[in-house]
Amino acid sequence: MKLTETYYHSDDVVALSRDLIGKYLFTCIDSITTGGYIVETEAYNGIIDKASHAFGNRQTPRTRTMFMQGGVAYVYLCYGIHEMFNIVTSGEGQPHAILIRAIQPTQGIDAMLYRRKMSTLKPNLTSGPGSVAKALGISRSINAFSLQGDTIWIEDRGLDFNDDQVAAVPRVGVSYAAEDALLPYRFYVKGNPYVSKPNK
DNA sequence: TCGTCGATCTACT
DNA sequence: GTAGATCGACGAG
Repeated sequence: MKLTETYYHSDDVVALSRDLIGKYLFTCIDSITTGGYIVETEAYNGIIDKASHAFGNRQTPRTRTMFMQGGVAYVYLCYGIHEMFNIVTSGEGQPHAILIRAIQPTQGIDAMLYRRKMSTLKPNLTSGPGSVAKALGISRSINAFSLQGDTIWIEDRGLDFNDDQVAAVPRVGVSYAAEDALLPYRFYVKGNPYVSKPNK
């Protein structure tokens, strides 16, 4: 059920982003397992993508994780407040990454509510990349962790969405990326309440 | 060493 | 609808 190492080695990060819709993401943090299935992703297409931190083959202590062999987690802090979870793909030296923007929770909902300091289940529990990381207990301490380990991993449980149910649209929050911001690198399940707000 | 600003979310008017 | 939170990474000097 757990996705294999080779699954992440594909060079086609956009196709992988599409394929990850409907896959199950789990974390086991503080011996609590939480997770759900992915309903929204965004692809970051390596050094030619202006929206990527690694654009122009920029290698720094932070982006080094993205240059690793596919199949590890890339976690980083944004706006000084929010941590975001990405999946690194492709081979070593190819900084491809997929941002998980939203999941539909299926396991450990109580723990997620507690982490988000919410009392009732609302769609915004895991809607948006910052919220997903928070709810799953993801922090920078698991940066570069392998997705084959027991802390964070992805499973295929046979859930599948056909092309009519999945939309491909331009990305959000990357307007500084000029023409690359227009590329249809964002995928989501149409009508799913956990998909983050803009163009629902 | 310093100044700028971000792959966002929430609260408040 | 809009502003504020809040800090580390990055690039310029």
